[in-house]
Amino acid sequence: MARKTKAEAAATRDSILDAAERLFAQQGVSRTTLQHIATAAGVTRGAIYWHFLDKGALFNAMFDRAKLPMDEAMQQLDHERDVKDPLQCLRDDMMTVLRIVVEDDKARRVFEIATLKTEFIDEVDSVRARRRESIGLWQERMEGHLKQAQEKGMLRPGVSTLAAAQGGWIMVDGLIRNWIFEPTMFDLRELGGTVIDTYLAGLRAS
Amino acid sequence: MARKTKAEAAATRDSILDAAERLFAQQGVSRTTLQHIATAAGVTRGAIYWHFLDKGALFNAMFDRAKLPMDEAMQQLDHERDVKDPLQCLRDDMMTVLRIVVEDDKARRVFEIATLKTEFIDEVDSVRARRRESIGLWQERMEGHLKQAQEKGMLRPGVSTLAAAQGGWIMVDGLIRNWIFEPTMFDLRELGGTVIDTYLAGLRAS
DNA sequence: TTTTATATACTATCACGGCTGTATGTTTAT
DNA sequence: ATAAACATACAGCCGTGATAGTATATAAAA
Repeated sequence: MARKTKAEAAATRDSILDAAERLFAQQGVSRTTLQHIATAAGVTRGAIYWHFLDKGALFNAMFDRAKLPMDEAMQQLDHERDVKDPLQCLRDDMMTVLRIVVEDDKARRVFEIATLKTEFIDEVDSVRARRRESIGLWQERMEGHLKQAQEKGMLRPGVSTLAAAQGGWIMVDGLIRNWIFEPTMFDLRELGGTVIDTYLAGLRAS
Repeated sequence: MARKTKAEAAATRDSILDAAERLFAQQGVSRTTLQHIATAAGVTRGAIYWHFLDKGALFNAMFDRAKLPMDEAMQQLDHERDVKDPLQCLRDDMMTVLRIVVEDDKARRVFEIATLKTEFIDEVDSVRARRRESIGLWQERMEGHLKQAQEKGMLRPGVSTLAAAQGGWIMVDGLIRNWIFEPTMFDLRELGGTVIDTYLAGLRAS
């Protein structure tokens, strides 16, 4: 096994990421060693060190790879958005995330790793920064919809769009995290739908 | 340094737990070694092995010690509960948790360790079991209030008390977790109050 | 009450495996 | 021929657990 074609090399790189994804989800990030990953991927540690600087770089590459489907789904939503009902847009956004987590195995596993199998420590700021950024984008998105709703007088008077957006994010985050922690506890899309609806009902002008 | 009085021994045990708590919160559970804890506590690893079977036992002991204030606050609430307004009871319960997390440093730090600095892996089932149990108790509590409210016709028709209780837990959990992740992002009690209120408003009969 | 014995509360030391990083070898696409 | 894409081999440290050693609080015996 020596030099391979570029496509083959990319394939081993992907298989390394796949193995890491599975093992991280199974036994946590800190307890999975590069040796485990290499064995599971059918290569040696040398291959990993060739493709990635170290374990941290591998970890980040895994997230980069998983970011795409979520971004695509969001762009998709932006195109077909309904100008009539911003609150419906908000609901669609939130439900889309839940749907992706349920349907896309890869996305779910990476989300699981990020929320349950990783220790958020100060020095490894990459995960925190990534999460911070993602939260910020989400809240801006949601607040945009809420502001439109407010302009149309759809919200109860006195509602802060910022607080409402933060609350919305907190619900989505809590839903996903609790469902991933114990998937048998409830159906994510079903409970998510009702919870989100009652929250929106509380925001709506009567 | 040899045999000490019982009080002194208990003091060193506590100092070990204190050091572990700080270090776990700072650098995560898996990255803090028993040597770190021992040094921070001013003892040797032998002392730790004397008081605890291993790192896992130390970890669990830390949670046992932190469980008390939360339990006490809940019993306190049970005594002074208002039979008039079950939804107000529900709100009080939720806000009490938020208050404790904000005010009690120890409780917050342990919560932080449990949500951000620990890898939930299958083999170490103690954390998962603990969390499962706590969630179950909380949801029963909340559903009890909701059922009372439903009997009094305070809820919108068609509301499932189970789903509403699960949603309530998800909000509290999401609030705490997101605030601990970034305490400067929002004021926990303030945002928590408004978010909980809008959720309850969505539940209430109009 | 004093002495003795023993369990307690540790410290000090050692052996061991596992993981990381690096350096070097090897094969083959281009 | 050269460099890509790995495999193999090596050095070194770090963390764990186990053992042995040590001093003293405490209880029992005198």
